[in-house]
Amino acid sequence: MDEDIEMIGGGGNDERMLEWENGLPNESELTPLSQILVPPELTLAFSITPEPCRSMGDVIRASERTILRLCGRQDPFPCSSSNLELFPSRLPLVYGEEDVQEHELTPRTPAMDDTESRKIQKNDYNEDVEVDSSLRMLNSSNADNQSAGTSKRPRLVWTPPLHKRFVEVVTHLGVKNAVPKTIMQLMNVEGLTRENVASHLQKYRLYLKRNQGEGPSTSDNSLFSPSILKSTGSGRMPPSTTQAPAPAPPAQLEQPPTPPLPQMSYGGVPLLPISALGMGLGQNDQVGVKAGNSAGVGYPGYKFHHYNISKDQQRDRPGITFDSMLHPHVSNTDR
DNA sequence: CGGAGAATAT
DNA sequence: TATATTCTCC
Repeated sequence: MDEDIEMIGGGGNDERMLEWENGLPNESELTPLSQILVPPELTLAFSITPEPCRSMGDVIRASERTILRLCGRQDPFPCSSSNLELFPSRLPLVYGEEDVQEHELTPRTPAMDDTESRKIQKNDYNEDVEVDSSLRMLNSSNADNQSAGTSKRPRLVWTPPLHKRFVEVVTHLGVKNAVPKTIMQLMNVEGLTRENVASHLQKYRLYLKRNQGEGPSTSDNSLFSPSILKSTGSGRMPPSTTQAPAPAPPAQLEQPPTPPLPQMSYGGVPLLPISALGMGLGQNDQVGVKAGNSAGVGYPGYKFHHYNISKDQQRDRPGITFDSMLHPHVSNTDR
């Protein structure tokens, strides 16, 4: 969005601004910032941190901040100054059992670069802050082990947002053409390695195989459940490569006594399909975590945000392409 | 020789 | 179980 703003107001000055302001919804047409987006019942039911109550003062400060930013000046009201965190940047991350709960606010991860850089992937903007930051954490945190190049990156946790991205990419590529390297590249997630993807892909395929033919099982709340792909704040899935995970190649002969559907646990916490929040998700993998903007769903050390994999690609684009993902802002020469 | 995918390890 | 690592084969 910043981009949009800059594009519009960028080359302009005050006059221009007045100009483009014409046509914009007026006050009465806009949803008041003070309006609660997530009903109390839901925040309670899903342990969501309720949105802070915004006062008029908050709104005004936010406006001023925005204006000043557009004018290229300093932000007189650092976000933290008020409870108005429009863009909570980072959130706690949790790695497997150790729950490293750090609030990384710095964009970069200076720490391990050298030794780990090999695997560092592209980074760049991406409002996919969540996915991004969580992985970034994977690289940085553990200040202890990166000392002598013997660092081991913490095991990756496939959080729903991350998995979602994964599935979107796989889906777009077509399950048959989706291979680790390509997936990794298209996902464009910093720190994600081919190995990470390969491993997950193996599991994903297993999942698809097991569910061949069968429609979404109502009891399938696993991370792999299609429900997790449904409406997620950021947008909908392009109809393109279809969202149905498996075109199911040759119907496997085997389909014995219907083995139990693969269920994944999520830190032992049976996550509910938070469809109401546009977060289909069930129990699933372990925690990992991430944080992003907007309301976060609270799971054990877990936060969700808007996951705009592609505000450009996804959205009403027929043949969605992952162009932008293919052109990471950061050179993608690594690996 | 890199990489995909399966097998195995943790 | 979920993810990582190793092993095979292409």
